[in-house]
Amino acid sequence: MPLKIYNSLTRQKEKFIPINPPYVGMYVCGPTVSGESHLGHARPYITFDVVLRYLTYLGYKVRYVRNITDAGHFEEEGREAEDKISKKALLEKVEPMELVHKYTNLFHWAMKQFNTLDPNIEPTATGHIVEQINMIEKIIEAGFAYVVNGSVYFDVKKYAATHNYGELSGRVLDDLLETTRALEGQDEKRNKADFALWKSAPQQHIMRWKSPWGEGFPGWHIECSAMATKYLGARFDIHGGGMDLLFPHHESEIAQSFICNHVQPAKYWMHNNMITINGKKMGKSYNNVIKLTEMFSGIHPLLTQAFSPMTIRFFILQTHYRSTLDFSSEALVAAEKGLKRLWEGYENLKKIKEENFDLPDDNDLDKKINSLLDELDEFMNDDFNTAKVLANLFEIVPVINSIKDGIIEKNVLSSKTLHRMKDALTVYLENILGLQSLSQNNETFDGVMQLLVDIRKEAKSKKDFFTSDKIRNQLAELGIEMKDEKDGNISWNAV
RNA sequence: GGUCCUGUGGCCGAGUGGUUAGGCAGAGCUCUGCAAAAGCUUCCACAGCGGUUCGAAUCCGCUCGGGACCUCCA
Repeated sequence: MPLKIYNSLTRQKEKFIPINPPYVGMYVCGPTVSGESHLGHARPYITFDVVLRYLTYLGYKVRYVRNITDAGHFEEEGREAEDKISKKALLEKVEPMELVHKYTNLFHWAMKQFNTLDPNIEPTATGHIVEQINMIEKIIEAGFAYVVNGSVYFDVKKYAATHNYGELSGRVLDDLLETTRALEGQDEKRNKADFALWKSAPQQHIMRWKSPWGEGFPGWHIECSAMATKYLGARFDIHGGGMDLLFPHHESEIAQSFICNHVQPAKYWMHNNMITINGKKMGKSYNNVIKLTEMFSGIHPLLTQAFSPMTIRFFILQTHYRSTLDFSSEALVAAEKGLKRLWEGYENLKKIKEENFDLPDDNDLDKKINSLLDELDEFMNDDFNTAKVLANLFEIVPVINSIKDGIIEKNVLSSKTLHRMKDALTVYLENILGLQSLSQNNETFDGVMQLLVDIRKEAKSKKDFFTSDKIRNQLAELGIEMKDEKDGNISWNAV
């Protein structure tokens, strides 16, 4: 079964056929670095990280572009036009660019914690003002934008007369003309549904650039169109982002690009669903965000403990990316325990020696494992169903543990299958799902622990349980778990 | 108000019309110096009502509930 991707544009799963195989261009809307990233932001970047990893696994050469929005947007309707970033900067008494730099670094740090791969290109909005202006000029020339008082607006009604405005989001223009609420500058627009391509900057506005229409700053949606076109071409393979960007952001991107490049910019539009908290979308406007730094530290009223980045990554991958995912501390605890179990199984598997080279791989156990492994690609090919992949991996864990503990005889499983199992788990857990061990150790620490293991072994062999228990109990207080294995060895892990 | 999505066991969640999803939690057993872990077994389910069908969590209708977007938003 070939890879199928749910395309938001056609509202169905479609076979993935790149425009220029083996090359794949993927654009994902990146963060606005006017504040700290929260749990909800983690989802698209982890989701599309897995998309990137899987496409790479399939042999595609992916150019992954993810922007940094460092030029402001409007903050709230009804207020004076304010650049989000310069506004916050005033409050914090720093330069806008200082703020941008700070939150960009913080974002990069968080992405590193999540073990996401870097985009090939990470363009900034402020670094592409020229491209955005050029694009706006093209739209004006084509007659689909008009200038009013130094601002430029896209003429949605005119566009809709000859193009399908709303094809992505399912909006109907007539409805939009009625329901769009009053934004600043509304009286400048010909129609309510029109959106700004360029905004004239009020005097107090710090972030401003010269343009043919006077000093100002780029509008809501033009940056993504300009940068995607520059680095991926007029038409590229995948455009991703959160579902909340579907309208008006992505719909408007399509309109802009259509006028400039005369094609639908992306072949496949992918949208991840939201993370909810008590059933409500996590977002600034709901005042219910948990920042990533708070997740990692556990310092937040809704958190019972700290959660590692890998726990969060695993938590997100346990759900299909198009479903909402409901956050709770309890669910995170469950995810943490699950990941620990899965990873220990994986570590145990690596230690099992391949011995039965002559054994055929057609007994029941071999068949069961091979079929579980066969399904992994099928699940991923079915619109990246990581939840099912994880379920299968969990089904393999008891088999691994049983072999390790001698419950399943070692001479039952063929070397061929065992080898395949090791390869597949490494590829899937590490390369595709991008998971890592919860515990991070170093050589010195490992050496010290080995010493304690040796001392405890000696004590046990002398039936000096006082000493052996002391070692185990005191380590437990430090968060290190020591376990006696069935084969007489002692294992440990630090959480 | 408009458009769309959704309702699965104590919790999180996957589900292509007929088979145990999976994880966490609970119960029992085995193993064990003790413990933990592990293994085995097990309890708990498809919002409600009706329809289609030999058969529905899965399709259709209605009712009730939840959510997203329509405004910057992952």
